[in-house]
Amino acid sequence: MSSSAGSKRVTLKDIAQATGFSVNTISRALKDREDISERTKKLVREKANEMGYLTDMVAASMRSGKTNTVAIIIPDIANPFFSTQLKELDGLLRAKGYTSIILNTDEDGEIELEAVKTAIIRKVDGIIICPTQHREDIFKLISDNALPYVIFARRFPLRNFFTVAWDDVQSGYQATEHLLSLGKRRILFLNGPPHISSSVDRFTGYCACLRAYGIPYDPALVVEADILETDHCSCIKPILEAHVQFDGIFAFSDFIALAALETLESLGLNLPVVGVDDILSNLNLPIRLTSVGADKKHEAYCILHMLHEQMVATHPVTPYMVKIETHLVVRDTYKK
DNA sequence: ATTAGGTGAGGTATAGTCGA
DNA sequence: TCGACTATACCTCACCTAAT
Repeated sequence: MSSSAGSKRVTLKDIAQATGFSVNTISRALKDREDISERTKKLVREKANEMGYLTDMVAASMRSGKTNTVAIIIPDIANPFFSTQLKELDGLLRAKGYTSIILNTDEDGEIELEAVKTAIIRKVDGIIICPTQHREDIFKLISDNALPYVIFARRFPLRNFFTVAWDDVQSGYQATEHLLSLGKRRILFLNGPPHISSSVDRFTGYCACLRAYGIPYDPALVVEADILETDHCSCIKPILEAHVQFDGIFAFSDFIALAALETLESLGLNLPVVGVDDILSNLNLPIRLTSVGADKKHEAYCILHMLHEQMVATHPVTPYMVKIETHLVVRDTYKK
């Protein structure tokens, strides 16, 4: 605890001794309470500053039962989609006086369970989570501990949870429609794993769009890509080796789309690629990629609103879902 | 002697109450 | 109106007591 020999953290008691007031008066003065004179408050604040007083949050939360912290649990901190989302959420939380604790799960259900336990034992006031969708028991743990929570980016279609998620049927439809509008008819879909709702939904959107345009669905054109893979797109190679013909790529995420673009480039192929997440609108990078995005500020606001609603509720609130509208952002690298 | 269970102190901030 | 006193929040740890 001591930063140097003999020194000890300054407490209210120390300020009380130094000023001659009681600990109670010091606490009230620093809290800017009305029943303390301005003269006393000023004196106390100056002394506290001079002595280097910092509030003991552990003691304060012991007293109040609140820690003013919110855990944000995400599957991949290295993915710009999540890091930009984090930035929005952290900013809004800070404005409301909360500190974020970031926990990364690496899409691993066991790590996710540990992350939720960590959040609970650290007595966070709420949890914002993009679930791995490997296990639902974490939500029993959260509800058993009466913790406000919001799921984002993914959804559980068969159960009601507090959820804010993109309309991924729409995003899948929009990405596919863009490629069709370029005259493409054999669209390779590099999808995410099937246990993730956004993979299922984007696939639904992809199929719906093909159907709407009278294009037959070919299962050979839908493959699962590794969503944690960052440097190359190994799933394309076997498709090329199997001589499956395709004239455009719809990737589950911008991460996969960028890897696919690089793979195409290394093979000397010029094909249109569309991703989802629109990470480039939040990153100042000299890269062009057409993508499906959404209003991320609005999304973060919805998440915080839903969380806050549960925090202040005196009666149990029924879980509900907010769907975020998506839109196409055209930034083509493709040359006709 | 060992184990299980109970008790109290320590740490710090703050709400409520009361006297000057 | 101001400030002091008291109780309380609650977790951890050390210590004590009772039961086996």
